[in-house]
Amino acid sequence: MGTEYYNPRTAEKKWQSVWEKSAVFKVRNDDPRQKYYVLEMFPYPSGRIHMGHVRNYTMGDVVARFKRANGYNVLHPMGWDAFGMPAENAAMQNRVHPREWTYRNIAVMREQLKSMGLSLDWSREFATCDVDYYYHQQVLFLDIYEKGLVTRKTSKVNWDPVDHTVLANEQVVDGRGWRSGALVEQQELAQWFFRTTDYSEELLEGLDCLEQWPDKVRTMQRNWIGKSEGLIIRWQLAPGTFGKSVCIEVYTTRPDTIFGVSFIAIAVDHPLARELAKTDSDLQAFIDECYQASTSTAAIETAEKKGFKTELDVLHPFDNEWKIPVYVANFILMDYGTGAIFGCPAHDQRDLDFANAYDLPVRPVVLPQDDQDPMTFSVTKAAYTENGTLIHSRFLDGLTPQAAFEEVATRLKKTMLDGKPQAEQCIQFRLRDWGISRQRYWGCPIPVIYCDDCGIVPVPKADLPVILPEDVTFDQPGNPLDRHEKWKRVKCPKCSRLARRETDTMDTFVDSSWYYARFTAPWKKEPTDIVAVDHWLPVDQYIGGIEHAILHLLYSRFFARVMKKIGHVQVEEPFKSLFTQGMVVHETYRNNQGWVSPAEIRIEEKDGNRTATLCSSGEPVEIGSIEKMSKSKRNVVDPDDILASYGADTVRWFMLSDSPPERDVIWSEAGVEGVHRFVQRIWRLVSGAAGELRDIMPQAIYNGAAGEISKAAHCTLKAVGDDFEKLAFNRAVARLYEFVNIISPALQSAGRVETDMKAALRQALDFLIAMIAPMMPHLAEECHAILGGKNLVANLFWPIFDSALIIDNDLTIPVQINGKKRGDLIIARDADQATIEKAVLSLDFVVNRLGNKIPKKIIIVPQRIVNVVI
RNA sequence: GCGGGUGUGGCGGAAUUGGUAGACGCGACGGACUCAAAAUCCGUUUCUUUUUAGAGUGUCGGUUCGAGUCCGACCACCUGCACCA
Repeated sequence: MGTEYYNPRTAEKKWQSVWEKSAVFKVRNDDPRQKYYVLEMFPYPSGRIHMGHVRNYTMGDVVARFKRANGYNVLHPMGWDAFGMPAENAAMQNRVHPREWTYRNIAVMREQLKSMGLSLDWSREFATCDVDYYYHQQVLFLDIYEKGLVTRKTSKVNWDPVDHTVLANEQVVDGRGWRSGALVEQQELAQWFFRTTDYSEELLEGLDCLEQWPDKVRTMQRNWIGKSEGLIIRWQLAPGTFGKSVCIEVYTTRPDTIFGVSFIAIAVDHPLARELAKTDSDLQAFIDECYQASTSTAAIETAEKKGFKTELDVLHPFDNEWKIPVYVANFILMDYGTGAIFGCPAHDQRDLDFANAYDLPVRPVVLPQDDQDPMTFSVTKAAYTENGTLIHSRFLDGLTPQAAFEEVATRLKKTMLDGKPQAEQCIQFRLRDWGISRQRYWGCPIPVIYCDDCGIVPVPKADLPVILPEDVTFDQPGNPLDRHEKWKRVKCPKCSRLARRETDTMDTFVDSSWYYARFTAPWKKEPTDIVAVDHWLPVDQYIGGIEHAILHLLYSRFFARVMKKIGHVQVEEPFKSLFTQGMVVHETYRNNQGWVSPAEIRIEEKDGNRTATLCSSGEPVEIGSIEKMSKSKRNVVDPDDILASYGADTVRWFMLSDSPPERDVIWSEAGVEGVHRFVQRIWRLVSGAAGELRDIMPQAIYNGAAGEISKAAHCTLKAVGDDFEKLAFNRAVARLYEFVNIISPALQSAGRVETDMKAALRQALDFLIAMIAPMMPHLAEECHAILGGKNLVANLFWPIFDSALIIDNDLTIPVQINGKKRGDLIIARDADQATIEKAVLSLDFVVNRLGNKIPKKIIIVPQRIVNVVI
């Protein structure tokens, strides 16, 4: 008999060091085998790995090991997304340098990942805060700058006046800075931008080719890019109302509703509004008020539509007698379209709200298709935005909105205003240029110098890298680089006079926009090795959380295109296949003192009622809802604890079983124990039979009881392989449970069975080991070894499936009567329709049901099903 | 408000894509082993009815010999965007 208890602690350590010593997972770029690149989104080194990492990296590892077993040369690297705010926050709170904090976290997390037994090529590891990595990023920046795809412009930002920094929208809570609690101000600030908008159309069209991306992600990106087609219409100012401007340009997607217009509204930061405010203090006061209110998202959601009526009127493009008032309004965005709209309240909800607030006319011009009377149709509270027929619109009457759109466009393109056509066709995008300037220390310095005489001067490549200074302090708010006078002071590369460095660093999304390319040749003295990058990209399988559906994935797609343009990569789409995995969630517990950690409680179950009590005092604890693991709810389970008590294979198997990978998985103590029992069960079965099967030649048997074992082995092998291809890990797991249930009785009596059965069992075990290996690699090695297997499972090929085994001469097919299953029919596989019909009609249960009636119809789907209709 | 998705036993979920609904796991219950417990092994476990049988995949309707799967309307929950003209 074999060893009773499998000890993952010793076995896993052992195999991890064997793999490392024999360098099985090291990849060569010049390996002749077909390439396969598996990548999981690299982690931020926050301190310790969490269950989300465990799930993500387990899935990627299954794919990597499975592809490797199928003969691919697999690139499966790991690195660290290591720049960012938390390091600086730690520096402020704990007086530790961000660099030290970050590298210490990396060291801890690297060991944690290693204890999971991941098949990674650690020789390619890097962190984005390594000088070597951000040096190459600065090179890329300069190349992109040279191509004119980086610009400097002013934009409105959320400014925290206490911390002296720009805040991202997510960092503004109820109009206040999330750290300082200070009221956030809107400020105009000069910032660096990547010109993502140059690629709006390409980024949109590229989505159509990404067939192996989830539709959800593609839709989200499509909406984010937000293409719309419309018309820019120029409205002439009524004569004498204002000196300088002649007209107001308005962007609209509904020019068909032009006769429903009742006002023009312009943004508070529209040039015309500013001009007017110079001589109108009431307007200036209104603008100031809007500026203060418009920061927080909560405020925007509930904000009333407010407007300020100016002295101006415009003339209707089709009627010189028709004057329309101009408002400055708080809901108009300056950076979309032209920063001005014409309001048609009857057919736009937002315009209707505004019109109702300021008593403006509501004139319906599109009649719903069901035959309403044009004279009685009116709009009061709900704008009508559907299709219909035009009314009250002079020459447009009777047209569809689409035809009216064309008619208005054609006419206005011909009339001229101030030397230009009065309208032009226009395509708008929601996508904005990507602002990358951050007033932070812990990021990649932007390699630019400001000279009073020469202006903006990029740092010459020979002077790169611009290295972050070490001697910085975090005892005051703001950017330490900005007050580091020695580092800031620099000679102008052009005129050698005293100049100053850019003190902003790049958004950390830049770091993660090209790391996948760097992994293909991290040793290279240039950002990429064009041969290596062309060989490996695109990433064949990218795996990560849905939270990156827009920003990271869009920036990476943009960056690939830009890098292609500057000659660093050859692909436009970096990720061929994308998989977004679900979260790890856990029950929550609380008592009158607040949230309680799962480690502090005991759960009992009786007659379907689960109750929780505190371990320490026995006091009852309320069982709450299932939530994403978070520190605040105290429902976090530390992977370290689980790895220590159950081992990596148990955790990995748990992560893959039950829940489909794209959905959330519920972590439960009972579930882990169940998985661990299965690990032990496999070990008991294999080690128990090992003595009998060690010297047996594995072989498929085609008949008898041993034939059943062989059949199950080959069917399972095929199914599990197909499941892995589709990343349907939960199904693979279920099939393996089933398979083990089938072979376990024979295995338990392996000492007493015939030679044929032994040969079949031995092959079944070899298959089992191959199939569990991607998911539970340590257990697989241990089982392989005890069976006397040579080599490492990590180096073995996926077994070959024999289709001859699965074809039976006799089939069992279900027989339905009126669509409800009533029994089975066993019949030859190749039986023809007439034979089947005859056999069915002589079945007892069919005869009984029929009585003396004659069936109306008999549906026979060969090898599938029979349905007798009475 | 707009977009996307999901809905199947006590629970997580299967279902060859229109063909045996509930695989597999968790939990529960029963039995064997044990002085006993744990572990292990063997059963039972959608609901109603004692059985026969019937009902059943969020609700209502439709197509079909046959619907969890397709079509229409609705309900609930999750999620993304949100004054985008």
